Amino acid sequence: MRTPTVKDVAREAGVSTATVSRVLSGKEGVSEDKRLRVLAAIERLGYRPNAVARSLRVESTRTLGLVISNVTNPFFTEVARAVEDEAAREGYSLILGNADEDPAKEELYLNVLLQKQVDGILLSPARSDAPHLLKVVEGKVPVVFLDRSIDGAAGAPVVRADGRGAVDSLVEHLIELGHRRLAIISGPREIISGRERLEAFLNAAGRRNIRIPDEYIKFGNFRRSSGFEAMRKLLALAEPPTAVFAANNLMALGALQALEEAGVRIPQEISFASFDDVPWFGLLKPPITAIAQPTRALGASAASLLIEMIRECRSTKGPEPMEAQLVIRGSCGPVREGVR
Amino acid sequence: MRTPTVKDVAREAGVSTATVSRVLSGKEGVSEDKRLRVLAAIERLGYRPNAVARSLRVESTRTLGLVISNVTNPFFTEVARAVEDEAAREGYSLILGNADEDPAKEELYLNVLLQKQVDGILLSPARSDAPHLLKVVEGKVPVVFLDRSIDGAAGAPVVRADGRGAVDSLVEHLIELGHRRLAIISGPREIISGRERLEAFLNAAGRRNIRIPDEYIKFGNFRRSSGFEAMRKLLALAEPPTAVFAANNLMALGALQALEEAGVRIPQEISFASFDDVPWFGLLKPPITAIAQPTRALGASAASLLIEMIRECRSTKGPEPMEAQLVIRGSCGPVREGVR
DNA sequence: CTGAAAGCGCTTACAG
DNA sequence: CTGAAAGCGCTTACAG
Repeated sequence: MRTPTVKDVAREAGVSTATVSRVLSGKEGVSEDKRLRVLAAIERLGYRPNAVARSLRVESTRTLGLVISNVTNPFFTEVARAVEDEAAREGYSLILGNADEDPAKEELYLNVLLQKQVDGILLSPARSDAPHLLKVVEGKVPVVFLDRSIDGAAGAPVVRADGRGAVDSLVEHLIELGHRRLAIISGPREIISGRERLEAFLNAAGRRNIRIPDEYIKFGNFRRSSGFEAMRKLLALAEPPTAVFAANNLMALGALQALEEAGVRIPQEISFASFDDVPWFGLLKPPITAIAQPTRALGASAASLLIEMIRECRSTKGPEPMEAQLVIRGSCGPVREGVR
Repeated sequence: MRTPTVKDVAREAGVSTATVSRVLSGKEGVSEDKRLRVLAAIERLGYRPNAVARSLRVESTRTLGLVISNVTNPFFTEVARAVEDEAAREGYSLILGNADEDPAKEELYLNVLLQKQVDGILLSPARSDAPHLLKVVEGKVPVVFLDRSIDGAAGAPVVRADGRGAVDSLVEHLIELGHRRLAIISGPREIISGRERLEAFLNAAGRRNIRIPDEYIKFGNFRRSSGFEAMRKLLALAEPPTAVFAANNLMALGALQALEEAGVRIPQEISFASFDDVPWFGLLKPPITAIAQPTRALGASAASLLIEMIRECRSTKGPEPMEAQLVIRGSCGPVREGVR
């Protein structure tokens, strides 16, 4: 038995397909009599509209694309959840793409999304130097950048948190505790969030006349293992830092594992803080001082902005960036005696 | 400027749309001369095929639906990641639905997916008693259950881990350590994984002549806050348990927070273990003993099974369930003196 | 090897 | 209020 179509419903109800379509979309101007007959026919046949056919006709798929670089990162997971909630509330479905920090995979996904005629795209690009992405941004499907943006994309709004103030507060906190040997496990310079956190860290230190030597700046790739390696290298230094800042939660996890493995005590022997806050930071001994992003708000705001752009058919400026917040817990303590 | 279509390409290349279509799908039997002209025209026009139109025609969207109950749960996140990887490798996109443990939302999602003509559905249902889902399972789009299944769904395969052996090992471990007052923070009985873990726990205890009183069985909903509440109630008992098992990672997080707040030391004052393993369990003091599921394997296997069903156009039996594994760390210790 | 034509399942001016 | 007809952008027998 073939899946029933409007035609079948029309025949069953004794009306035209136009009338069926009208009652389906709740349009005014169908006699009560016919409306009821159509509804009954739909019921009898178990008719379910074909959204693909509808999309082809109305040129809208009610589908959004979300391409992020790492679904396993709790930050993105939270964001994705908020995006999905907001999208669902507005009647949009979400196609998810995991670019895995790989520009080539990212481009592939974008292409598929475009072919599938998504109404809009939420994108957290793998790197900010991405000339090949400029084309899609300047295309006719609305794009909003999430957490990260690309160079020269004047057209598309970006929704992200501003972490600079919080990083500054963190550095101040560390300096007040007596630390002078500050190190950072940074994200890649090629990603705006990586760059911003590094620069904020260096600026905050510089403003307070603290120079951070190159060997105290380790670059990771925002993934766990790179945080692990970076911390190991820092610990192996002739003169290791007394305080370390990891630029995202995954690298913090790796760094903490390295600390654990090396048997280095926090905060007695080393102070530690992380960008991104996760629920389990509060359970560690000591609990980890961290910079919390307004994750859910970012996702919700990005999604509703995109949907607005789709509706209004024009680009809007992104909202003012929300501020990340420093949450002081116990993982940063006074520098140990005789170290400064 | 209108988005170019096959028609435009055909005109530009001086061939028919049929020929354009043939070179697009890489079909044999197009003269080299025309093939080159078509390719050049595509390039010049910046033509991008419309997948919606194609889908309508070929009756396949190369899209899978994944509806899970909680994207914020690291277990599902890992699974989703593996699903997405596998789907992408096979050229399928993934529409994500977060049912939020709500059967109504779940049904809504399923309906949307069906309307959008997905080629197959991966489903982790909110509850196993779900007669309304039987219709979709028996419909013509292939469904595979992931981690959870529903009652009476003989048709669709289910891919999940079998946790019974590992739960048994855990109970044995606890009893060897001298524990007799064992408690469980269980998931809902309405969900197969919740029921299975509870039954395995009770059976394992019963087989060793340990009775678990009702007050040692607290039901949560697999979310953080329910684990928190459950643990508080257990601690408030006149005679609290000496060992507690949380039936998933989110409830374990909540339970650990309650323990932390109450200042109860693990394992000196209470032993603790969790179903599901997460990376940060290893960082806690003491590290948490847990039951690890083959998460990535579950996702990959479910996705490839579904794709196989789509291709072969028939239902297969699910694979033998994979075994979950007990990972003993430091959070279960000898029962304290004078307690048995 | 190639093209004209039909058709996938909808929606929407248009005419009445 | 209603229906006949065109058309969204593809693909695929069919005939040559």
